[in-house]
Amino acid sequence: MDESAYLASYDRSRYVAPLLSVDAVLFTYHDEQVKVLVVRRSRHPEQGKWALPGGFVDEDADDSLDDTVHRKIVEKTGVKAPYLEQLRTFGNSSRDKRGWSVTVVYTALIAHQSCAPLIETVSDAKWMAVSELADHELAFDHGMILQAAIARLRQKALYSIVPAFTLPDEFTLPELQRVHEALLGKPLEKKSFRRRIEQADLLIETGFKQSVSGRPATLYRLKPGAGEYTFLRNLEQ
Amino acid sequence: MDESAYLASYDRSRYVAPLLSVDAVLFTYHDEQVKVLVVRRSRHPEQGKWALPGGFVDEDADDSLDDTVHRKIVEKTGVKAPYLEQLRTFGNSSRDKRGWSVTVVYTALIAHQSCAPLIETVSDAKWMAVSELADHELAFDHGMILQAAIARLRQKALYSIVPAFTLPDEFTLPELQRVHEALLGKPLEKKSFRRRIEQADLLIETGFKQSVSGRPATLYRLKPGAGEYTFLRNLEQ
DNA sequence: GCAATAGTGTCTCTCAGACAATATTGG
DNA sequence: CCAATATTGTCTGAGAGACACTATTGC
Repeated sequence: MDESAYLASYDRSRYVAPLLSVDAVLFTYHDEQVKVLVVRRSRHPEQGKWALPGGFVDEDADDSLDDTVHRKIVEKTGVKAPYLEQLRTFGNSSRDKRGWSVTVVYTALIAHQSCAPLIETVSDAKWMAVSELADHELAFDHGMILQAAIARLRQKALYSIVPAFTLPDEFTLPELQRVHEALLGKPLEKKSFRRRIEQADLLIETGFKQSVSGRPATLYRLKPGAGEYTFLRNLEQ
Repeated sequence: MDESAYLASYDRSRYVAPLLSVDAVLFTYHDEQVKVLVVRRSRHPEQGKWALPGGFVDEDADDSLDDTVHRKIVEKTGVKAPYLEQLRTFGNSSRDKRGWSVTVVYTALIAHQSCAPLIETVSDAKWMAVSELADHELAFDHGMILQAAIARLRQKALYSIVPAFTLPDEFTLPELQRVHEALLGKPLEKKSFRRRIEQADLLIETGFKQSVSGRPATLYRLKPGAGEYTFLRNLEQ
């Protein structure tokens, strides 16, 4: 049999594959806190519990897994996340009561303001502060997945400015430093923080902005590709 | 309907999910070269082409995706790989002619000697030098996946001693340096290389060993957990 | 001027790069 | 002793940590 004959006779529905889903850990920064989007499950299993937003591949709508997760995030927030990266895939026989299941998990970052309009009007989605996660039990193994996502983002705070994607397009250096500090759970040296970003030439200056009080801070915008840059030397852990 | 009634009525075979497979990029070091294990496909599709070792989850044999990939590597090499880490999951509608497909890809490292007995006797698996990969077309998108795996391992050579898992249990520092140099494609400073490993206290000294000629090099063994250690500062790229 | 916040100057310390020097083996 | 390889000494420079200092705003 040649390949075209094989393909013509191939019937995918004959094979029972593990359940495959895609989930997103969507982070933002608001009110001095790093937060994560959780949605209430409207269906079985784990009905009523809070869970990570996610779902199944739609073979007609999605050309790739990235498409699937982008689509799911837009469904919940109304906008496309400016930073998206695969975290890891979790697959085993016990994580879903329906049987062997696999979920491809992404980390996404978004500015709070850009999705506030939609999130605030719905009751089945909300931002949960990372610091209060321990108080809530999530569906499936999503609590553990969330911990893995936080650990990875925390690492990125040490050697990149990826956390900037949790802020609006235009942001100040003190704001960015506060995001990093919230992730790392400790204060950072202002001078070191600014110096390395300045030397790496990752930002474009724009205008000005008043804080609540004191000297106004310079507003910056990320240069294209700034999210891919990694510093040669980490901040101290 | 409560959850147990839902689960009792749930029939997984009603849902057609994307094809799900697991693939491994298994690296080793031999004859001054970093090499990758490729296997010849015995079946359609892409019959006869070289591909990454991999396969499907066996829901009875495997409790997790890690189990699946471990099992597949043992099938091909006869032994369990001492280092295994998820690389990334690739999923889209075009990578497999059978339709929407997803593959969870792992990077694994193993000593050449530990699997030589089996590999050398079979004709459907062989080590391919990373440097000659451009000359061979691989099945599916495995060529691109391989490039991603190499890029990641190359990065790890800059901030970890993970490449040590391509060597036998006992190895010398000059040997390890040669692995890193092969990955990075350039010579490294002997002193810097040794100093950082010594300071991080990652190795245990054992006995001695003769090289082809000259002063014999000290043999070391990895301390438990040495693969997870990351240096704060990268080697220069 | 004062409080509050943004931003700078500058010293120290760690650690990678460079490369010369020394050590240990087999012939 | 010589060739070959392993291992160490040590100087330089980049860049993070520490912390004091200056700048700019609203009141």
